[in-house]
Amino acid sequence: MNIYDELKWRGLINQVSDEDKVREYLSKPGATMYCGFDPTAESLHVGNLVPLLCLVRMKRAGHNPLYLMGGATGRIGDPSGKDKERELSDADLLDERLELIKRQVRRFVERNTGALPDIVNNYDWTKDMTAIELLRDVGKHFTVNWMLQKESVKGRIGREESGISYTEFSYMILQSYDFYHLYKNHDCRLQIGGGDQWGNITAGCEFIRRRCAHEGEQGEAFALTFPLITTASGKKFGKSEGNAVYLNADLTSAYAFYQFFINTDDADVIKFLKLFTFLMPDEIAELEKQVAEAPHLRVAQKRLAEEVTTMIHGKHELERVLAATEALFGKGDLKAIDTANLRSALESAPSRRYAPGDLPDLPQMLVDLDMVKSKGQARKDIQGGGVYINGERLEDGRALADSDFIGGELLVIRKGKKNYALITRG
RNA sequence: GGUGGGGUUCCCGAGUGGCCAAAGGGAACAGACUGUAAAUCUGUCGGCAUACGCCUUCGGAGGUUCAAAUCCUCCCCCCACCA
Repeated sequence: MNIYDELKWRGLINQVSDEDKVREYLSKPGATMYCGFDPTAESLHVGNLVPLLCLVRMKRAGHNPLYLMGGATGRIGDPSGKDKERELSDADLLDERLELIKRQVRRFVERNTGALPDIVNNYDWTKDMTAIELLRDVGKHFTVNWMLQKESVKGRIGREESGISYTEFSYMILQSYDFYHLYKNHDCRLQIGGGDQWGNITAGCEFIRRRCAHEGEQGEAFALTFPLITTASGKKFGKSEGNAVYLNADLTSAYAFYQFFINTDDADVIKFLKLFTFLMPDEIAELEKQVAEAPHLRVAQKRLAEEVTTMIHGKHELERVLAATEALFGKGDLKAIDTANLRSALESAPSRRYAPGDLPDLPQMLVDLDMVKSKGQARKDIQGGGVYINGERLEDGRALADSDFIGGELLVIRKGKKNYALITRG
């Protein structure tokens, strides 16, 4: 199957500038394409998985994907998909984030393709450009009238109380220049990105065409965007309890990461398998059948969680996560598990150690563990029967006793159905 | 620079002197039901306190008043139109 058609089957294609030409471009190995990642946080999150994975899929199909780090564009702020002007982050912070993301991309790509990624940074070719050069050589090819037609700009112009700064307005010009640069230097003819990037990407295609014409050649480049991933209930994909799910294990533990995927709604799981795994049609069809026939076994959710966790954290981590999951959600009695196992099972859950004489009351523990935002809320949750100790619901008003500590040292706290934490005494 | 409209609790959005920790909705969290699903129903939803209650909040700083998110002064920020 042509990689283009595979992407289409996976539901990864939202818009394409020219379907036939892109399919043609991707039909022989060795094509070059890129996708940009701006360092807006210190880690990529599951939402970035779609473009990242797409580049990996390209590599696996024999192409040459380029991973563009937005060292320059990250300094500007992309108006796409935002309804407010962004705060500018300071340069050191951006550089730091960029390094972290670079490392992350390198590890991810190496794990899933066996080869190191080609990473480029747009700061390298923009930092020495003068304002005059930018205005003469790039800006001249854009009419403001045309730029104003872009969704990302229109959305902000129409906003009553936010507007758009000249800086963010210029974002698409920088991004267009990137595309042109890669076109010239890497023979890169395709840019991919999220659905909100359509305007920016096509601006790049336009720019390449015009600039090349200006230089007396004929230039052509293509755009391809992914759909915005939403859940069946219409929410944006990628948040778990209000927090973004990051690919960095320090920010989102492997355990939490796995849990995020295993909790996928039945209505979404097949779609997600297509989007986030390398599984092929026949295998997915089989899983689809199992969801229909025995939804309670949640085979598809398990497979999804396993595949994606392995992809990001590796096989070894997955084993540990599975062990933890079995200990917490399996049938066994928590108290029967030995403390060493319990400890490793909960390794990635929030935890806290207190000196024996220094044990606070339970509401305070919940606050310390970040499970609730205030002691008042903690008390309400306890009153409402939402807190469990070692798997048993805590009666309101009951204080902790020595016998609650497994092996004299461990206390497993659960809030709600599935939020675990570990207290160690000693 | 001018004119007009704005800045309210996580978000949207009411509130124009006391009855306001502030309507309503959304999000979120918890409970029941389940399959670590969805839908539904219930409760909570500024902080502290078992509780009486205390404290902090309505862009910022002052002021009027027994009493201010609401009135006055100055300042900051945003938007629209005009220049």
